Amino acid sequence: MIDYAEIEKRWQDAWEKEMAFEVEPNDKKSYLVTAAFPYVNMPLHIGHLRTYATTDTYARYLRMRGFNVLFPMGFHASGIPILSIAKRIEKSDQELIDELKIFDIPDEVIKKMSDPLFIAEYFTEEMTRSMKAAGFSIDWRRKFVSIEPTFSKFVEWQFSKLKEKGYLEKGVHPVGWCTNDMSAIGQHDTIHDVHPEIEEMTGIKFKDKDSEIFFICTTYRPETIYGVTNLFINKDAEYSIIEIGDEKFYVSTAAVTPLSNQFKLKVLGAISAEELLKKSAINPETGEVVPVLPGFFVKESFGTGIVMSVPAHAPFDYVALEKLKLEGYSIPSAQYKTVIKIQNQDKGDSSHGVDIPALAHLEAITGNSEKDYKLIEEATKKIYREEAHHGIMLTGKYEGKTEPEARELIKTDMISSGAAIPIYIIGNEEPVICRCGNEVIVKIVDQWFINYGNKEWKNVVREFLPEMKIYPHQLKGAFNAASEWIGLRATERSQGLGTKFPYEPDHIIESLSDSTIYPVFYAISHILKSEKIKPEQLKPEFFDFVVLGDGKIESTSAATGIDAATIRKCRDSVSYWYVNTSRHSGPDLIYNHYMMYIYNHLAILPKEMWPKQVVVNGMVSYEGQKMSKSLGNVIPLLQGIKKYGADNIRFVELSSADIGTDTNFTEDGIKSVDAKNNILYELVSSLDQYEASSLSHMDYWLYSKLNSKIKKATESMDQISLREAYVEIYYNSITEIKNYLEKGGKNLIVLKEFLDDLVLMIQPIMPHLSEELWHMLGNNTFALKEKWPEPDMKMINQEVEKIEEIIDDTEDDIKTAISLTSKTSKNEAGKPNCIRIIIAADWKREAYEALVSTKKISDAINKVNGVDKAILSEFLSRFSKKINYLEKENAIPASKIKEGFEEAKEYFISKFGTEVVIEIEEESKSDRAKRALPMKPSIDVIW
RNA sequence: GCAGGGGUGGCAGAGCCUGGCCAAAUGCGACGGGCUUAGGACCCGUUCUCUUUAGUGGGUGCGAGAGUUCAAAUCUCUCCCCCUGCACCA
Repeated sequence: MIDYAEIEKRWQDAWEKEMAFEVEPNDKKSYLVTAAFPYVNMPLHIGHLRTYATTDTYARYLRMRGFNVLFPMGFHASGIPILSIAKRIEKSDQELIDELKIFDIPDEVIKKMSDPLFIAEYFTEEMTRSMKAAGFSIDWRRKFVSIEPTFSKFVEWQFSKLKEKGYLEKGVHPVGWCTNDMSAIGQHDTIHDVHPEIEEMTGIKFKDKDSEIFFICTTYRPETIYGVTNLFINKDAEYSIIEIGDEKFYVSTAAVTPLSNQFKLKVLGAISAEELLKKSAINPETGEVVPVLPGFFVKESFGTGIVMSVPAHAPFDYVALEKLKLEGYSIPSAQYKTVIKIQNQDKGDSSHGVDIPALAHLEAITGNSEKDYKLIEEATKKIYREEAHHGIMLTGKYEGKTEPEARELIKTDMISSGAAIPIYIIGNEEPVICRCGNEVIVKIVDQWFINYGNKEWKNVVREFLPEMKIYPHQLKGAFNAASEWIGLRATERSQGLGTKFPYEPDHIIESLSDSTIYPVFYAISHILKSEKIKPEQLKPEFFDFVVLGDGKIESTSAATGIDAATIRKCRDSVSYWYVNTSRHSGPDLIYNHYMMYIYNHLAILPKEMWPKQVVVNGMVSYEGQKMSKSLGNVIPLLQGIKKYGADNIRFVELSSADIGTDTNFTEDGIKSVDAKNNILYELVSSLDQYEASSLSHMDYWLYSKLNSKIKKATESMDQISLREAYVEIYYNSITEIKNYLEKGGKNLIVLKEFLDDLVLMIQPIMPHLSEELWHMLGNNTFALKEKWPEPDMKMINQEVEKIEEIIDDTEDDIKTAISLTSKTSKNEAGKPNCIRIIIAADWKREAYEALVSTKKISDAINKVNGVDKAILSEFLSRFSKKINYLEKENAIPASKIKEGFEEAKEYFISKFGTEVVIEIEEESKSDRAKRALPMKPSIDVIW
């Protein structure tokens, strides 16, 4: 049994002593490999391992390929979550405390977590320990946390560059808001971590026929304005008259507060629902006068508490009118106005119209029960979907346009003409509650944005994107789509940890915006630390020179008070390291971090520093289930390593799925790797029982396999297809060694070489075991410092591999033959006396090749000399059916094939327990001899 | 809704870009056998279906349907279904 913990400890200590990962510029080519730094609000679990292990494996591989590789790591603490944890700890939030306990965090530590800086520090240390335990080849001297003052200086510089380029803009934006906390609310700030979904609706102004006051109706579907038959209000609600700008509106009293966060408004007075119901209103688009009626479904707190009624296209409106009819109300004469038709694609343009099809079955419904409500909601969804998909406008100025097109056009028209205003609502089904207990509403705030929608900027990105390598390649589409889609991005926040926003001193920089070009900082972070550079010395001139090469070293030194040699060193470090880069993360970062990463690089840095390659790895599930705190299946990384071994976890997570797809972590997977590791371990420790000898067929075969394996694996590693590479390197190798030994292979030289290379090639993924085996094989160097094996193309011998394949196939065939012949009565028991393996005569291969090239039997016959034409024709005619797609085979001489079989003879004898004769067709007396095919010997089982 | 990615054997999951060597890798499961006091682990074999008292053979088959082709899991089109993201959240 392998003692993983012991091996891991020993080699980690050895690497540390050797300072194996602390790298500085030298004359080798550089490679900077970075992974998105983790957010320090929870310990790492085995799911997090995948990204970092992928990065580490790749870094270790590149190192063996001769690059000077830097793999640095930092930690992210900017933003709100840490702050909100601190607040929750202060309030002794039990839910959170239970979560923390999953990770074995002691009570006294939890108590201290009311201090946000303590949280950041604690988890930074915790994660560092975890990563070391996982064996990552990180240069820890460069570690920093995103809230450190020196880093903040870098971020400030980054923002000054964005401002200079004109990419920073001020504007308004709707956010989730708590009127109690007076702050913006995100997912982390709500009870049960609900994300407040902000939806835009259109508030259409219907003027009161008899006054200058407007009814303001909130709707998702402004294009149905042409089908409005009346307005609905809630007859039991209170209404107010408000003033926005110089216009006055009726809205429900419940809507006043939410609206006041979106508009500057004044409350002028109250008005009863009763009073409103006496009124009628003017449709701003058609000029029609419509009545105001009570709608049973109208919620006073939703939107403005007033809706427009479009019974032909809205089931709720339809049912409400039917209800009123029953209750004796006088309802509009034109009860249904169809304004959208469904275009049925299958049947061409047979406009079977919309005689309210989805409404028909709602006839009998009153809307009084829960069940009715559900039914109507269903119908609403159905109609929305149908019409959005196939709807064509029947009327209005956008007649003939599709419904979604018309919706946008009408909305824009009405808003620009002043007939409507955008109104935002929280779109969640259930109210979203802030942790303070208040309901979250929408507020429109004035703030700074980074405008990723800037046309020139986008063009540069669009042009550059094809040059950047993206792994896996399936994500190219997503990257393109994301880069087109990203637009205005809010870039300051009123609370949280991080760098102060330079142009709004009370605010901080939004937490993803501070982490875009930060990998540059790794090049200098350790120098700033060792030279004890103070934050205030890091003036813009410093970064201008060090990062961009702008300015002069003397003036930079004068401006900052940093000595010229240090500045020089920083500059050299940046220009050395920031050329070949590979950036790694999970798929969740494509639409945010990766976009900001790319855009900011292109905006600020010179072209040679632009991203070269990004690698996105899939997620990890546990025993087929999503890992989550609620399922209780989150395994903290440190616990996992202790239990399963770092190498095993690394191997299972990286090799059981392709890079881009999710991987399933299972204990079975661990067990199986452990078993195979033990096989390797035992083989290596018992190598002294073998000795050197001259090369046999199996030796050539194993050499051939080894070298084609190296070639294939190298190609896969270059494409970051870790799974493909390690199936080849690891699983296939073990099978091959078994096969080799079984078939009589026993050559020490060959085995040793095979194992040496195998052990080196598993170094990137299972570094500890690799070092251990490497030493057991008698080597005194570090495996991680060795060269990745190079394939010796001369040793790749397709003939030898083909012969081995023939031998394998023949073994199967013999089995079948024995089982079939043993059914004969006279052979009921026992084993056959003898098995003859008869290899096809050379002329057959010749004839076959001729047929493959001529594709015509008669031509092939003429091409072959010295064989009776009748026999040739009989032989070749069996291929006539497939003549057009015969595969070319290697024309291996019968004598060569025979040699291979001769060597495997012992194996066959032991397998079948009988005499085995190997012969070539011509020399065989068996009447089955003529059945031999070029790549398929004939078999004669003699009983 | 919009955008991106998918649908493969009992399950998981390769293959698809670059059509034929694909009844389709690999792992798990199941079944039979070995080892063992027994279990686990491990080893060997079988695992769509039909045929064959001698193998290298046939059928069906990769979400559904249609097409291109001598040939389609792989290319094209249509449809159905699933997953992910849609922003102030790291």
